[in-house]
Amino acid sequence: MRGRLTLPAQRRLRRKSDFEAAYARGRRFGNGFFAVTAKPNDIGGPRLGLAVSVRTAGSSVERNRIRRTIRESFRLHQHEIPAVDLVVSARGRARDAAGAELRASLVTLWKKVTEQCATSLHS
RNA sequence: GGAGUCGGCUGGGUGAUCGCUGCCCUUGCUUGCAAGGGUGGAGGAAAGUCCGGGCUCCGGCGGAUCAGGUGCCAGGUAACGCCUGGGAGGCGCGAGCCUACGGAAAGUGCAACAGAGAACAGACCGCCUAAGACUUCACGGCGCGAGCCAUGAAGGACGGUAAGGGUGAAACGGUGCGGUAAGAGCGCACCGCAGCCUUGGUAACAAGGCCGGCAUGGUAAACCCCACCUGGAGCAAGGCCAAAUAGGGAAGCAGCUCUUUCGGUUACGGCGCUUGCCGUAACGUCUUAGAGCAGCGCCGAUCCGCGUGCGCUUCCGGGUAGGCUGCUUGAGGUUCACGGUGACGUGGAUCCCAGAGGAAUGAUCGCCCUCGACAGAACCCGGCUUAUAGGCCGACUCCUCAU
Repeated sequence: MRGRLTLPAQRRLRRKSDFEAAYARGRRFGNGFFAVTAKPNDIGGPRLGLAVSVRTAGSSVERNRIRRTIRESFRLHQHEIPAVDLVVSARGRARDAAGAELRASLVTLWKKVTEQCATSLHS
C-alpha cells in the first residue's frame, strides 16, 4: 500500500479548525509562485489544504487550473513529504505561468519543506 | 462567381496510465468503512445578477397613500421589462432592419448659441406706396402779406407686408393658380390636418365620403396625468440530530465526632395589639467556617508523607462545534401525431442526463486534424444582456457571367 499515489479525503484539510491551527502555529515557506504554511501533525502522513482565491487567480478557470496543478504535484510527491499539514496559497505571478513552470516550482517547494521539517522534528 | 440579410447547430478528436467524486452490484469485516467491477460527472453562455417565477420562512381582513416599474394592439406563458403575429413611423435598390410607439385640448416648467423675433410671435435685409398723414416740386384759386385751399407728380417711413433672404434642432400648414400697392387661407384646386359619418378589422388602425380655412409649435429617458403591475427577506432560506466545556432547572445521595456562625423553627417574656419587632433559651434536621477520623488521588504494594475532602450521580430543556437534510424527477429531455400563420398548446411513446461541500469533474504521455476562442455548476427554472477562435446547415435578396 506504500507505493500507491492516491489522494483520498483524509489526506486533505477539511475543517476550518485545521486551517486555523496551521496558520497559527505553522512555519512559512515560499517562492515566486506559492506560499506554504506547514505544521507537524500526528496522523502519520502529510495533509494538503489549498487557499487560492479568485482574486489572486483572476478568474475561476485559472483558479481551478492552479489548484489542480498543486493537488496533482502533492499527490505524486506525497511519500517524500513528512507528516505535516500544508496550506498552499498561490501568488499573483502564478496566474500567467505555464504548467511545467508551476510543477518544477512545486517540486523544489516540497524539498524545502522536507528539509526544514526534518531538522525541526529532530531538534 | 461576388456582395449581403435572416434563422439554426457546433464549441477539437482518440488511446494508455495514474487520480477525485455521485449511484448500483459483489465481497470482507471492526456496521460504516475498505477492496473489486459497472455506470454518470460543467456551459452556450455555467458569467453579469438586469427582469420574471417556483420553493422556504416572516407578515397579512380589505383598501388607500408613498415608492418603484411597465406603456401602439392582439395573442402566448407559471410569470415577465420576454416571445409571436399585426399596426404606425423611420432607414435600405432589396432580402430585411430599427423604434422608451399612451397623454402636450388638466396644470407647472424648460429651450444654450445664433437670430430682428422662440410662444397672447417677430420688421434685420428685402418688397410696396393703394388709402390717410408728412416732405418736395408743378399748376390753379384766395389773401396787402406770412400763408391757406384744391388738383397732379415724386419721395421715404412715423405706414403696409410673413411671399423671398438670413439664423436656428425648431420661425405659427405645403404646392400651384387667382388676387393685391406689395402680400397674406384673402379666395380656389390638390395634398396635409381637425371634426363628423360610413365600411373593413377582436383591436391598434386603414379606406372612402361630408365638412371646417386651419386650429392643438417642441419637450413627458422634465415634473406631471392616465391605465396596469409589485407585501418583505432569501438555500448562509428553512427543517432534523447533537459531543466536549461553562452555565440553567429538577430529583436522589451528600459518612461520623466536636467547635463555631448568619439565619430558621419552637418555647417564654416585653412592646405593639393587624401583618410584626426586640431579648433570652433550646434544637434531630437546614446555612457558614474550622479541626480530627473515614473515603479518594499520587506510589508496583503497606506504612509515612503530600494533596483532596471541591460535592457526586441521574434526568430535562436551550444552545455552540460538528453531522444529516433541503439537493436535484423537473413549468425536464428526445420523438411522433393533432390544433394554430406563429409564439405555443393537447395527447401518446420513451429516457433519467453533475450534485461538490476548504468545494470533485483532473494530470501525464502518445497519435491525428482545420492547431482549439470566451470561459467553471453551488437551490432550481423562464428570459434578457455581455464575452466568444473557428466550423457547419437552411431560407432569401442584389449584382455579374453563361445557357
